[in-house]
Amino acid sequence: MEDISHILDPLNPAQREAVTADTGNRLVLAGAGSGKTRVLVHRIAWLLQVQDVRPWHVLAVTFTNKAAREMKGRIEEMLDEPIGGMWVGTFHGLAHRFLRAHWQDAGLPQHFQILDSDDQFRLIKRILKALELDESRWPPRQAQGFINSHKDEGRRPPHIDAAGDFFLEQQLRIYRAYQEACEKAGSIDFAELLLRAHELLRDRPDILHHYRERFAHILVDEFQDTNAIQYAWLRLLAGDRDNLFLVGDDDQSIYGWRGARVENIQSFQRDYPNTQIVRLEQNYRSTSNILGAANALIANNPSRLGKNLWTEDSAGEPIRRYAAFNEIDEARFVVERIRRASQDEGMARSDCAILYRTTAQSRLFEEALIQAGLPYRVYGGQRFFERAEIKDALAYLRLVANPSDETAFERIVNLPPRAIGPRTLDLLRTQARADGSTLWEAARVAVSQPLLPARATGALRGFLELIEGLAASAEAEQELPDLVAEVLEASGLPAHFEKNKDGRGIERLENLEQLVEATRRFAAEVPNDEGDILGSFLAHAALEAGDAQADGFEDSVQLMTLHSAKGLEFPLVFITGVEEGLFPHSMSATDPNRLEEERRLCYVGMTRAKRLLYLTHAESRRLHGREDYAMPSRFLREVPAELIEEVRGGGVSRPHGGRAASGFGAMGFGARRSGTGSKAGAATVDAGGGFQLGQRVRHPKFGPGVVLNAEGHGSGARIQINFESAGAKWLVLEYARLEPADAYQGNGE
DNA sequence: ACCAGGCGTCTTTTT
DNA sequence: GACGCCTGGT
Repeated sequence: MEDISHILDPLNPAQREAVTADTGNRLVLAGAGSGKTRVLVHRIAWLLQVQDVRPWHVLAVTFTNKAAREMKGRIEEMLDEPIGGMWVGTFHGLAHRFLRAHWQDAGLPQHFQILDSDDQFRLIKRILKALELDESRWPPRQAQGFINSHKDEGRRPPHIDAAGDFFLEQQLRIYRAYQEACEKAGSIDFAELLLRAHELLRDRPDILHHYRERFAHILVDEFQDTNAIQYAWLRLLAGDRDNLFLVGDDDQSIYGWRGARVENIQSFQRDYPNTQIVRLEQNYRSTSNILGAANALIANNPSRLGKNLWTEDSAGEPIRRYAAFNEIDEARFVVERIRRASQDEGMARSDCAILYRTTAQSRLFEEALIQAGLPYRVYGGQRFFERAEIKDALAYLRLVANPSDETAFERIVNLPPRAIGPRTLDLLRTQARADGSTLWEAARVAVSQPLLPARATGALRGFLELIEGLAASAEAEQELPDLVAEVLEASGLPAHFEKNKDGRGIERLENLEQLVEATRRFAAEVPNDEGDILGSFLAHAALEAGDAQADGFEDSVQLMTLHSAKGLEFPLVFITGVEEGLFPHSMSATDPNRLEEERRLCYVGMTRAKRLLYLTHAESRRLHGREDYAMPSRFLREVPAELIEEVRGGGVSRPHGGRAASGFGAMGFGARRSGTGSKAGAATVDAGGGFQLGQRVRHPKFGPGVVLNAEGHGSGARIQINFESAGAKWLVLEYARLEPADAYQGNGE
């Protein structure tokens, strides 16, 4: 045995226990900042270097490609050698690999394509049209959600019992038609990757046996984010080998809305009673004030496994709270604090993070940062392979690779416009449906018969020949970047974008050039083993949508949603828009489970902070074009008052009047601010009719509530009340028999 | 093919 | 308020 001090020395006792555990299932409950990734990386190093496990016997599953890359990098760094043969990747990536290897056994065409969410959405829209369902009654989003959530739970149409329910019957009909269309086109959506791979393993003992032998050690990161089918997969793959090493934190489960099941943690303990649990509760990231605040907040969630994070760190600074006048004031305040930290206190700009609940909030911060001359980087947003022009170009490549790809066909058959209009397409679709053939085949038939006007026939023939010519080029074994350049040029897309005059033309051309660049990088990195490099590249584009924005050289302030902040840490963190309706978001406020998830999201946000945490909220905010008065979030109340210090202006001159005061003037809705002092949040603004915004009232039918908003005047005056039982309602002031209830108590501090 | 204007929507995001 | 999408007109 070689020297193992580099594996064990950096670990605390709990971490060491997890890393050196012998065989048997392990569940590592790893609190925020407790060294979760370190444990995984060191565990793998332990297996390889101490237990003499061969790399190809290890399977490490992560939530994102980025996490996989980082983990791989850290393992290699630690071992000081490449980890050939080890699988480190996502569930989807692994499923994809299974299906490529066993396409025949899985009943797939060899060159099946992956549909991303956007492709899927478009396909569903076409299905709805074909089924003659009205989109306003049957929203494609809803159908997409229906299909995906059932697939995530492992359910195919026969497993779903509509039981005479008209709505379910229709959704099921859409699901079936969609599935049929996918089969015909040889397309697979993300959920289908997992489902197919699961069925393959389930139904083919020989294949399952092979992978069980191969993956003698299975490690899973972010286990709380796995969905039902992924968990089923793990059980199948592990069998009774007791070789699962799962790491997760129920308090950081924030993806329930897309099928993740925190309950998998409990299920795991039930399904594998011999599981040993290791808790990592020492936090190495935050001050004890920050940690205490986060602990107190999350303690409000009734359904949690329970865990108490602690730190040896000092109390540190109190948590700062700022009640902004409005969203503009909030942005100005945050940016001013960052300016001070970076310019006066020598902090790196990249040490400062602005977090928000919704992407729409980023704009004001960006404007304020530009004004202050501070460079910044926004995470998230549209990603490279999701851009429309990139997807257009990829559609050409997809059609070249597989002419049955209906999604690709529909997308580009008339892009750039080549006189193949809706009439022609309708005919092709009808024809294809009647013959059970693909659009491509229908088009071939159509050009050989006098079905269409000569003009349309000619245009269609031109398109078919274009794609066939390119397919021939693709066959002729040329370098991928050259092929892509050729396809692009022949497609006419660059010329089409160039003459587009909405100012985005140049940007699109640049993106197309970057696509060629991306294929060059891809070709250089991927050894052209299988030969089908085009297919590999297309799969890569679908599975890994790429970064939205390249890492700049410049030291910049970090802007992102709370969701994308998971896994990161910053010395200085601002959580903004901490208001009822925004955070927790109004769409999650009614369902207790979703509310708990919002709280976990807040917990995730707070635990990102190492030294200093600001919580800001605005007393008035412009949202969806309306000016709304917002109450401070309940989350603020859930943080012990003694850990919070109220901040005022902070050198920022406060606006006078401002927009909040306007608009209501005619009704006497002038804003009389109470200041940000002791009663922050109790915006005492006359809402007319003798009621004030934020005031508690009682309605004979709806019971108690709080005045949220008011508008209009005279007999048209309406008032919005957030009722405890009935939720937010607009009432006509004249008829609403409202009476004042006990006075609003601010936020309880 | 292209444009104007109406309409509905507006949480989070990876794969 | 902004954006995308659809529709109906030219």
